[in-house]
This record gives sequence, C-alpha cells and structure tokens, in this order.
Amino acid sequence: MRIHSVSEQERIDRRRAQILAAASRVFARQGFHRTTVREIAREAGLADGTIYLYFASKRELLLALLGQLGRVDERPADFAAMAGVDARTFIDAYLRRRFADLGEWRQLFAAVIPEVLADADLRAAQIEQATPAFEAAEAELARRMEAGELPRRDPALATRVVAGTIIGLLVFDVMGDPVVRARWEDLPAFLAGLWFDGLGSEGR
Amino acid sequence: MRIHSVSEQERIDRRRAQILAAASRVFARQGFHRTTVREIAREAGLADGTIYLYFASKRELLLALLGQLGRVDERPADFAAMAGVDARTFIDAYLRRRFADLGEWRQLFAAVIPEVLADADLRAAQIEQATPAFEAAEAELARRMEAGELPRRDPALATRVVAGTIIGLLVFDVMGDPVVRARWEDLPAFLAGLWFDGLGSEGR
Amino acid sequence: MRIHSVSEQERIDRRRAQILAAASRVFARQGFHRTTVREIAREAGLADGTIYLYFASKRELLLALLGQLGRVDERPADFAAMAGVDARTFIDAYLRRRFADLGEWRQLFAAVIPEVLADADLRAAQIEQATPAFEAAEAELARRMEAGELPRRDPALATRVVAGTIIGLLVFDVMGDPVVRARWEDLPAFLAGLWFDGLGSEGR
Amino acid sequence: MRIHSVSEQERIDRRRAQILAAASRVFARQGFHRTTVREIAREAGLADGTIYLYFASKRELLLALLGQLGRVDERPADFAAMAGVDARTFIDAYLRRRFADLGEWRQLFAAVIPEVLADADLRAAQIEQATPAFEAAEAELARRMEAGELPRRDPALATRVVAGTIIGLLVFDVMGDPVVRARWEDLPAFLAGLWFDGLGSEGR
DNA sequence: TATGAATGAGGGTTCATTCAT
DNA sequence: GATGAATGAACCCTCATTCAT
Repeated sequence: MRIHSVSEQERIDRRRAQILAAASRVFARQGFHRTTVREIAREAGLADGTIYLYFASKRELLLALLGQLGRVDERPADFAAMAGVDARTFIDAYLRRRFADLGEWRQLFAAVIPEVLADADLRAAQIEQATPAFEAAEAELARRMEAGELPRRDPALATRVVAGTIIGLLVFDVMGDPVVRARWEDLPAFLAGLWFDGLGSEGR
Repeated sequence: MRIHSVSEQERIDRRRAQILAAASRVFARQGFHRTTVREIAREAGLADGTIYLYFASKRELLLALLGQLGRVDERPADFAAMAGVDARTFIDAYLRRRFADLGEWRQLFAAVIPEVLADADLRAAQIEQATPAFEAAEAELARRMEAGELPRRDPALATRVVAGTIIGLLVFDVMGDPVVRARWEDLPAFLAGLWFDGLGSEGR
Repeated sequence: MRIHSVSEQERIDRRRAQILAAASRVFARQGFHRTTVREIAREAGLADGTIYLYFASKRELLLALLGQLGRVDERPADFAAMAGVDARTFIDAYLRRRFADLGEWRQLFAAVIPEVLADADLRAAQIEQATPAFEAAEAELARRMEAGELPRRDPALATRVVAGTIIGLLVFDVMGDPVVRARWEDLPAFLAGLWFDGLGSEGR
Repeated sequence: MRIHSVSEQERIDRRRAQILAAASRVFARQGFHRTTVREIAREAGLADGTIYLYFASKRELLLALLGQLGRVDERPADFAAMAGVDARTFIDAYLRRRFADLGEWRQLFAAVIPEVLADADLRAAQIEQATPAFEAAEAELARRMEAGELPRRDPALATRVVAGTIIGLLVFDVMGDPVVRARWEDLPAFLAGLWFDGLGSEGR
C-alpha cells in the first residue's frame, strides 16, 4: 500500500468524488444495472479505464455511494443537542432537519435504493449500518415517554414508523409522484401536525 | 390469434402462474438483473426455452408481476362499503385490511420494487396505475373532512403520507429489519392509534 | 425397416410431396436458414412433429429438394432422340425444351441454390450429380464437331458456357431482375440466335 | 460522431479490412449462417467482442462485403474509354477486363452470393445497385447497333445474357466445377469467339 | 398416425475489466 | 497517471428435435 502525500491524497479524493458524483447522477437516472462503466466515465469526463484507478469495480462505486448515504444518517448526537426542548418542538425541529438533509440525499437515494433492495448482502449491511441510529432514536423516545412528555407507546415501532414514513415519501419522490414532488416543502409541518395532534382531535 | 379451448386456456394459465411464482421468488431473492432466465426456469422446474412459450421476454415476466401487484391495489370500491362507519373505525378497518392484503404482496413487492425504482418507464407506468386509487382515497378523506368527521387537512398530502408510511414499512420489511418483521401484526393498530390520537394527547 | 403396402406407400409419398412442396415455397421465399421447421409445417397444414415422421431432419428436406432438382436434369437420353437433326434445329429445340422445363424448376432452384452455394458438401454432391449430363453434352457436341456440323471448339468449355448462361439467367430471375422476368419467354430464341449466328454476322 | 485523426482512421480502416477479409474467407468456406462470429474472430486473430468494435452486427459484415462487391462493379465509365474501338476488339477487351477483375472477386462473390439469393432485401438492393451498370451497357450496345457495328438485337436481353453468362460461370467456379476452375483463363477468348462468330459460321 | 408442448444446445451480442501505450 | 482498444465470460433468446398423449 503506497502512502500518498497530502496533496496526492487530496487529488485522489477529488477524483473519487468526481467519479462518485457522476455515478450517482447516472445511477439515479438509469439504475445500477442499466448503467455501463463507460457511461459513468463519460459523465465524469474520463476514460473507461481511469475509473479502475480509483475504484476496484463497478460494485465498489455502489458501495462507496452507500457509504455516503449512511454517513448522512449517522447523527445520534443530534438528539443530545435538543434534550431540553419540549416534545412538539423536538418533533418539528427533527422533521425540518431531516427533510432539509434529504435535499442532498434524494439523488443518492434514488441511485442506490433499488440495488440495496435487490441485493441481500447490501440489505443486511444497510440494516446493520442503520441500527445505531435506530437505537439512539428509540432511547430518546423512551426517555421522553418516561419523562411523561409523550404518551407511552412502543418506541421501537414508533421509530420504524417515523423512519418508514420518510422512506416511503422518498420512494414516491423517486417514483415521480407529482403531489409529493410539488409539495415536498410542506411535508415536515404536515407530518409534525399529524403525528403530534392526530386526526381525532378536531378543531385543534 | 388462436383460440384455445377452456381446458387448454386453463393449462396455459396454470403454467403462466407457475412461472410467475418462480420468477417472483427468485427476483425477490436476487433482484431482476442478477437473475438469469435459466434460474427462473430451474426454480419452476422447467427448461429455459419453455419460459418463452409463455412469456415473450424476461421483461414480460416483470411486467406481468407488476400487473399482479397493481391488481391488488385496485380497490377503490372498498371505501364505498364503509361510507357510514365513523372515522376511527374506518381507519382501523382500512389498515387491518391493507396489512392483511400485504401478506400476499410482500414477496411480489420485494421482487418488483427495485426494478420499478430503477426504470423510468416502469416508474411512470406505476404512478399512472396508482392514480385512481389515490384519487378515490383523497375524495373519501375530503368527504369526511367536509362532514366534520376529520379535522381539515390537505387530503392529497394525507393520502401520500398514509400510502408512503405503508410503503416505507414494506421497504423495511424487504430490507429485513427485525423489528418490522417480528411485529408486522402490531403495525395496523399502532398506526391507527398514532394517526387518530397523535402523540400529543397524553394521559389517554 | 417396415415394408409398406402399396396404398400405404402411396400415402407416404403423398405426404412427402406435400411437405416438400411447402418447404420449396418457403425456402424460395425466405431461404433455408431463415425458415423454421414450424413455418414449413404451417405451410403444409401440419404440426411441427409430423414433419419428422417423413423426414429425418430439416436438412433432409433440402436434400430431397436437391434430388428433385437433379432428377429434372437427368436427361442424357434427350440427345439421342435428336441425333439426326441439324445443329441449328438441335440448339433451338434444346433451348426451348430447357426453358420449358425451367418453369417447374424456378421455385425449386431459388429454394435450393443459395444453400448449395454455401455448403461445401452440397456443392461437391451437386457437381458430381451433374457430371454425367455434362459428359453426355460434351460427347454430343464433339460428335457434331467431328461430323463437321459445328466448328471445332472446346466441347467442355462450350458445355459450361451453355449451362452457365442458363444458370446465370436463372440467378437473375431469382434476384428479381425485371427484364429477365418479363422476357423469359424470349430467351430461348435469343440465345439460339446469338450462339448460332454470333454478333459478327451483320445483316443476317 | 467522434472525429478521428488520420492515423487513427487508418488503424480503424486496417482493422475493418482485416475483419472483412477474415469474414470473406469463412463465409466463402461455410456460408453466412453456418459461420459463427467466433469463427470470424478466430480467423482474424481477434476476440469475439472485438468484431463489434468495428461492425455493429454480423449482418453488417455481410453488407460491408456486399458494398465491396458492388464497388468493383461500378465502372460504367469503362465504355467511354473504348468508344472508338471496333466491336470485336471491344468485346474481347471487355471480357478480358471483366475476367481479370473477377480474380479479386471470386472469394467475395462466393461469400456473399448465397445470402443475397436467399434474402429478399439483399436481392432487391443488389438489383438496384446493378441497374446503372446495366443501363450503361444497354446504351453502349444500342449505340453500336445504330452505327451498324453490331446486328440489331435486343440490347436489354443481350446485356442480361452477357452478364448472366459470367455470373453462371462464377457459379460453376464457386461450385468447384473442375473444368471451369482449370480453364478460367481461357474463358474470355472462348466467349468472345462464341459471341462474335457464333457456332454457325463453320470453318471460320 | 398426428400433435404440439417441452427441451436444451448454440449463437449473437454486451460490457466489466485489463493492459500496452 | 490516463487512455481506450481488446478481451472473453455471461446471458437472452431461438429453434431443431423429441416424445407423451
């Protein structure tokens, strides 16, 4: 393994980022399997072979993108910063934050999710990667339930429902549903209202 | 176009179903592109060429599975049957019904969703196919809001959130999330509670 | 090898002829390789498998057609019948006869010639099959040259030129040349005139 | 469309020629359909996939060979150069020229003619391609007939007979007829004698 | 005898990957 | 380091042939 000087390493990082950005765009457009390495190279303005100087295989591109996707998710510290805030504000802030982050995400998600769903290894890896975040969320919810700030409900299920709702809406976004696309900005407030107030509480 | 006798047609239908079931299993396991026609044939206990006596191409298999997926979804008439029921019961019944149907669905969904997400044509077709169901749901929600049974919220967004949540949970199911897998049965009641009562209504 | 009764044999012969006629039509239309056994069966009004009750393979169909083609050619006796006739009448009669026979031939020729030209074994077989006819023709020409009825020229070359001209015109016919197609009837007289009188003898 | 530098273009042309030469050899030997792309590649000393860097499909190889065949044929200008020459010399020179050209042709012809005869589209294309040459030849013959240099005969038929004779002899050559193969050199003189003097003019 | 569903070997073509320049 | 021509394994699909009915 050669050790690269700092500037050398920087060049390498830049190239890798350039290639990943290109791959993300093309995967999002056409899917992983319908995309050829040549197309990625063209999109990146490079030759076919150059890709292989920075990634061992086409699959490595996917794994690297998956890593990027996961990194955005790794924010257990977020909760700590809002420990003192009341539940409603917390939910609201959390959703706004989430949906703002999603901006960078959407293309990456579209590029990567079909292949994750289709590949058993990636599915397992992804679940594993998500576990700490899930556990942190569960703990935070449990804490607030203990504290009486939220009604007692199953924190594990609640976590899945919250995350699942966001994933599901992203799926509609990827699919091109016009309503979700047009009203993406309104979703955090809508969800906060729904989840906090519920449908039953009329006139609230 | 040759006309087949009834028993002939039955034989054909049975073979098609046999092949589709095999394809659904293998696609769900490995994804569409990682699956060879030979593997589908083996799974169905047939020879490679036999597949092509019943489906024009590998892609036709996918489209046929998509058709099956869609057919389950086309139940706008469901709402009519429950027009007189109060909102909470309606939501509860709707979710139970939905999650029960999902049983047949899950494998089909896993088999087909990655390719739908990855293929622009399929995405568009699927959105189009879903539109009537969305519109029916929106109308039903709007009606109940008018009637004062539900608080006024945007019915289009509400529809997407409900459908999105279910889709998202299915995604977790496909991914193999142990919580969603273990507690699938509990989800309808949990969702009904969440959506109707909300988190805010403490001390229930 | 079963021995068939006469009527049995007749039925078999009729079926074989029916199949060969169908094959000849379809081969002439699409060529041997672009034709499927199923197409031949449909053209004959039979099922795929039935073909194989009468011919061992698709190739056998071709060989049988080649046999039919050859049989038309086997007429060395023709010359004997015209031994006493003078050269000009002989040429004229020969060509008329030939072109009349060609009527039955043309489809068969079109069906079979491309594959003969493309297949080394068939080429050799066909040359061998043609040899006796060539030799008879050479002998007849030589005899007339000896007798002073025709100028001394190489009888082997003359035979090839005569046969080749007819073959070449058949090729144009197969290719669809409009002139040859429209004026097929005029060709025997034209050839007789050309070969006997030549171009040089003006005003004749 | 990328623009290639001169040397680049030269390399491409060389490769294409190399592949076409190999294809021509193998097609001539086994026919188009009995030849696999792999065989062509092996004959050219290349890998299977390399063929497809230079030709879009196996059929494109055939079409390119057909183009080569046609190009040799496009020599209507030839006649102009010999306008002043007397008829006998003209015929003689024309045939010598033709048969000399045929040298390069024979393999190409053998490679391509079976498929042309078997494929309706190619047949039509080939007839169309040949039309100008036929028309030029007809005009030349008509001119000489007008001028009294040749006896009045139908120039369209004459053209077909001349061309057909050559084609027919090529067919015998392809078929491997030993006489035509052994005496190919003698054919131009023989044909000139036959066509100019005819058989009738004894003792000439 | 006739049928046609089933078979599976074979071939054209694509494309991830390598490597000489 | 960058290139892109070359490679060849892999896969979808066709179709000659078989055989149970």
